[in-house]
Amino acid sequence: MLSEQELEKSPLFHDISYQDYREILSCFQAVQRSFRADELIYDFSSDAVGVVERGQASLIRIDEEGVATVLEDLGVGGVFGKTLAFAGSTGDSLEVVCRRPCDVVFIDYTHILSRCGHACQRHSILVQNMLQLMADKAQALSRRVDVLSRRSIREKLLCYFRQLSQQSGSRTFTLPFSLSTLADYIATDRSAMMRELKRLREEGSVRSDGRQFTIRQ
Amino acid sequence: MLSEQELEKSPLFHDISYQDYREILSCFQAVQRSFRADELIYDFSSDAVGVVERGQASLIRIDEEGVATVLEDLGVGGVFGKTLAFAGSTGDSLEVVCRRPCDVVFIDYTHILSRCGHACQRHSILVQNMLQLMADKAQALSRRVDVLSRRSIREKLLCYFRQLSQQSGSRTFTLPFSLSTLADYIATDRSAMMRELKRLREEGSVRSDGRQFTIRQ
DNA sequence: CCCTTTCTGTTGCATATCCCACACAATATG
DNA sequence: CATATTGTGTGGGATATGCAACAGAAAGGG
Repeated sequence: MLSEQELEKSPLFHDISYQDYREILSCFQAVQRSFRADELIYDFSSDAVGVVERGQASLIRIDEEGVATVLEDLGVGGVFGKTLAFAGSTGDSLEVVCRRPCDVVFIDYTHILSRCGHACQRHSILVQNMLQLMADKAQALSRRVDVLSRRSIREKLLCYFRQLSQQSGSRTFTLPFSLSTLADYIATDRSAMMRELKRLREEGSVRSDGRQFTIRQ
Repeated sequence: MLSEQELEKSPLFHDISYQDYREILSCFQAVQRSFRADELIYDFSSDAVGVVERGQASLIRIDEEGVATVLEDLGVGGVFGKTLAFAGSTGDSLEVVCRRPCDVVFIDYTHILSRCGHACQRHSILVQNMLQLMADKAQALSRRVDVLSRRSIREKLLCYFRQLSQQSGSRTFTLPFSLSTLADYIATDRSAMMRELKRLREEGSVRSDGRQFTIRQ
């Protein structure tokens, strides 16, 4: 259960009064839980939809050989769930894992999509907030596809850097994760990526200091 | 403007009466248009959101060198728009192009997200439908990321085939596009993909006749 | 504080992938 | 019907990428 101060920062319950928030939790059988780092948050076995209210989590895929790949980075407002994305068509398993201490709300998706008789005003705002979160999610996934659809490591890096630059509104920006994770994010070998990064630095296309990067133009 | 029969098949106006549908069009300043094959539907210059009501379209990216890549396949219920996905951070341009004759509804996104005083009942259902469409879109994008994040052509192909198999509910399925486009879809060289496909056939992992494929297991 | 773990940076080598080029089939177009 | 366009299938050669391995830096944990 959130405090009144925390509620104001909540992406899912944005513009909903504390009174309504409490009623929604019970009416929708919503559950709120906190997680510590590295804890398993969700294993795609239930139909529930989860929303990250605080902290940071990752959606990872583990294939038959045990190789893990980060599919999504879930910050505040991040949404996940079997019915929303990554149905997990293949034999490999999916998990949402806590990175930094998290608060997560779980709601049954059918509750959101079914038109209920009572509580309709609250319901409608909740759906609207949910729509906003899904739009953000689609944005994030699109950016990922944009990067991954490039045909070389070099193009992938430049595309991703341009995205970060655009988001920060500056030619200089900070990577949201380590270089090792970056290699994973753009789905390539780490050493090959380092080699390409070196080339970009030598050419002067990119300057970097730790996780801080600056691109030319 | 849709006929009453067509309205029933509409994903965006699902469960909305013909009377309400007409009022929504005027109240939201929604515009409906038809397109012929190869016509340009949207160029990401306006803030409008488009929904494919009938037909088929593609969202393509054209980079500085003029190379086109299909980023999304938009069937009935497909949603696109600057604010929803593919903001187009980089220097290359984005377009939605008609594949098969299309009907498309355009609505200003701010109209959907702003809580209006009047027409609230209609509005609420429309938002709910929109949420469903966005969830479907996120699903599709996730599947794409799942494929693209594989590290070899072989794994990409198998992952995609398993998805199609799952969707069709059978080990046999039909590709939704040509092999050339498939190479584009999984972001690899066509000849390299053909070579890998040959290997898969020789091993017996895959059987194919034209665009019809069958996978083992 | 030491010790463990993760991250960074680099290299040699094998090969998967790309690029170019060609021939033929299938399909559209007038 | 002739002709253009697109799709399929294949190959040789160049190279970008992956793999394995190592060493030092940085960060975390008791």
